[in-house]
Amino acid sequence: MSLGAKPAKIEDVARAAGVSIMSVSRALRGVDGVSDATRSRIADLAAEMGYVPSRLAGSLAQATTNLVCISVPTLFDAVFAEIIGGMRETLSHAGLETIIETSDYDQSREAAWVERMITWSPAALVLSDVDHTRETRDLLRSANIPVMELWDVADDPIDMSVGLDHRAVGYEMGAHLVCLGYTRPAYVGIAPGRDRRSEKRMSGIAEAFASHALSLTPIHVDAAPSFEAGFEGARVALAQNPAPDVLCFLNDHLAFGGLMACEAAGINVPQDIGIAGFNGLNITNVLPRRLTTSSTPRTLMGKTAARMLVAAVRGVRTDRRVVMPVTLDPGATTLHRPVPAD
Amino acid sequence: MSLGAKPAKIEDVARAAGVSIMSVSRALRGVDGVSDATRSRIADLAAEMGYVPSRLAGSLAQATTNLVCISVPTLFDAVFAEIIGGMRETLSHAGLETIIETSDYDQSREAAWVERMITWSPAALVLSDVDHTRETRDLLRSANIPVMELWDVADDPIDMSVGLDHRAVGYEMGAHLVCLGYTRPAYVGIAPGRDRRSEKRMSGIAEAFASHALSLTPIHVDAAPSFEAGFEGARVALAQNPAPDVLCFLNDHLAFGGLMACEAAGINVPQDIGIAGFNGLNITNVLPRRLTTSSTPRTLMGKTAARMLVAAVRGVRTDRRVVMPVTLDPGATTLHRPVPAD
DNA sequence: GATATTTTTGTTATCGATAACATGGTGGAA
DNA sequence: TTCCACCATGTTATCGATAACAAAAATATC
Repeated sequence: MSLGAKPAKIEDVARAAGVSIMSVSRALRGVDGVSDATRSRIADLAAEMGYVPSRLAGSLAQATTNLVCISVPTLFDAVFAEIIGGMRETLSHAGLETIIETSDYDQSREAAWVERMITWSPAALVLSDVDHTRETRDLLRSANIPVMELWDVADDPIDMSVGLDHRAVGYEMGAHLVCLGYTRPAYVGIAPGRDRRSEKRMSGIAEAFASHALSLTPIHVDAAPSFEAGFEGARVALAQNPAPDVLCFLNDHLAFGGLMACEAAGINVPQDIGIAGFNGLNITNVLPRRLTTSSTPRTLMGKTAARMLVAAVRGVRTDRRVVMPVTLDPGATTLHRPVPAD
Repeated sequence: MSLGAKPAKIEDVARAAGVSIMSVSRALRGVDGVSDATRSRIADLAAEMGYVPSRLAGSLAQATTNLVCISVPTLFDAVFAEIIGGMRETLSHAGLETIIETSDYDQSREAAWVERMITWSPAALVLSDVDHTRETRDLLRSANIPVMELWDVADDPIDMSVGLDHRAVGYEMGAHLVCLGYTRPAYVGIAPGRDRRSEKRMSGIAEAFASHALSLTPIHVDAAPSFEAGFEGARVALAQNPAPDVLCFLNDHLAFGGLMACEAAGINVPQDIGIAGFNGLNITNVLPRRLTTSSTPRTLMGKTAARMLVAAVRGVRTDRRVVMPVTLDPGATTLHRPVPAD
């Protein structure tokens, strides 16, 4: 196509090739019913003319698109980037295109986005977490397209759900810490209401300690989840009286910030205080001592979800709920406490 | 809309309201030419019927979409997540939807993606970096839609370009290190060919040292840019003979890995060796000593690019090339060397 | 060589909206 | 009252493709 010329439409190609537009449509889509000779002639001509088919028109006629719309809370958290990475590969192999949105943990923003996306007749929709407005749930249920809820597993999924049992993960870590002999745990997270999954894990940890009549001190930093938030939260925690003997963090990033805060305060980890994170992010691989954390299978989760979606798009229904396994990594930022002297 | 019922079309709403479909179209789009009474009656009815307009049809009729397609090398690098974050806000205010792709630093993958995206008649396209295949450039030039090249500034942009002068940034850092008295610099990056921007910065650093007859040792780790790559690269660097007196890293993540490697090896930073990064990522805020680095304005870059795009979409042309400022942060992982004894 | 069958190609209706133009009603100026 | 302007609404053509059906050409069968 020469500069400034109007883009070629299917009709132009048809005329140039001396065939009907249906033949062009069939030839270029690889659909049966065109002789090899005509097909290659049309293909050459189309390439030469710089013909670009309009998906708008095509999708309208076919009443479907190959769009998969994905909403995640944030891209700043490597976790969601990894989940998306895992999904994308599988989806693109299946010829599906991805549209990504960040909701910033805001339900109403997510709801507005879902309404907009529905207007594109997407092949499927992916939401993170399982808390959605009533309207969103109703809209999606009636839209009759595959919907995947990720990261947490819904008790009653809109459609399908792949994720972790955050409460159980928290409980497992809590039980581990109890077992090590910690008695004054604190949890460092961000302002409540934003990250519900963090709260679930916290309640799991609290429950484990509670069953030994020990209570968990919650500490909320009013900031986005970040290294700094962990640093700040740890400082607050260390200033408490009595001081905690173990700090559980919302995730490894905060835990790293916490480690730095301890170092800055001259407090030795794990001798003086224990530190536990969540996720098993790659930063932990370069630390002088391995972080005590729960490793989550982000990429696998993405792949699993994508496979289920592809199947669903093709009309094959698989499981509705999949709970992914999490591995507790004992690490070296916690240790077996001597029997308390009190 | 009740479950299982066919989704309502504009025609159904029109019939229900006893008006023509044009009135419905006008009413719901907020276009002039409908009385307030009819408009609100139609709006209520549409909401009640769960009517969702088809953008496919709408965009086809209008011959444009509100889609902005963005390609970045990776989402694992916080830098691109921040640039996207900066763009997204401005774009969504302007009513533009974003489609994100990760090219994994692969030109041919980017090229294939551009071809696919063009078929959606997007409002604008955003590419990262400035190296594209000849076909991509031609296709985009002739497609006649706003195109933004980000992160690096192109000498001859396809259309518009906002980014850094990576070579100059490298030179500035190199000159700074020369000035501090370092004489045996090494650069730790990843396998060549993947991240061209890193290579530009390296050549800038090399140039600064070369003008004092000093040469830069390149060290390439065959891995994705990550904490581990920096750790590994630093280990390789430390094993060299003679050992470097300053390590420049591809970015702050690698630099952090390098810091950890030095700590693990019992090498004191900055007494025994200097460390310099790039970007000014937030991890540096929690380190015991500030990292010597060049701070880049990622969010601002995204915002700037988005503003230019929005203007272009509306037919207003602004600058073609914008070079964003970078601040050298001297930090505390490098120091003024005593005059060398040799 | 004539008919049955398959393959290739073309025609018409449709997807769900919007643009451009046409029409009918309302109110104010002359 | 009469005409004009303006606002609200409707009609027709169009956007660029695909589905479903119809016809023509090529091949197979007896």
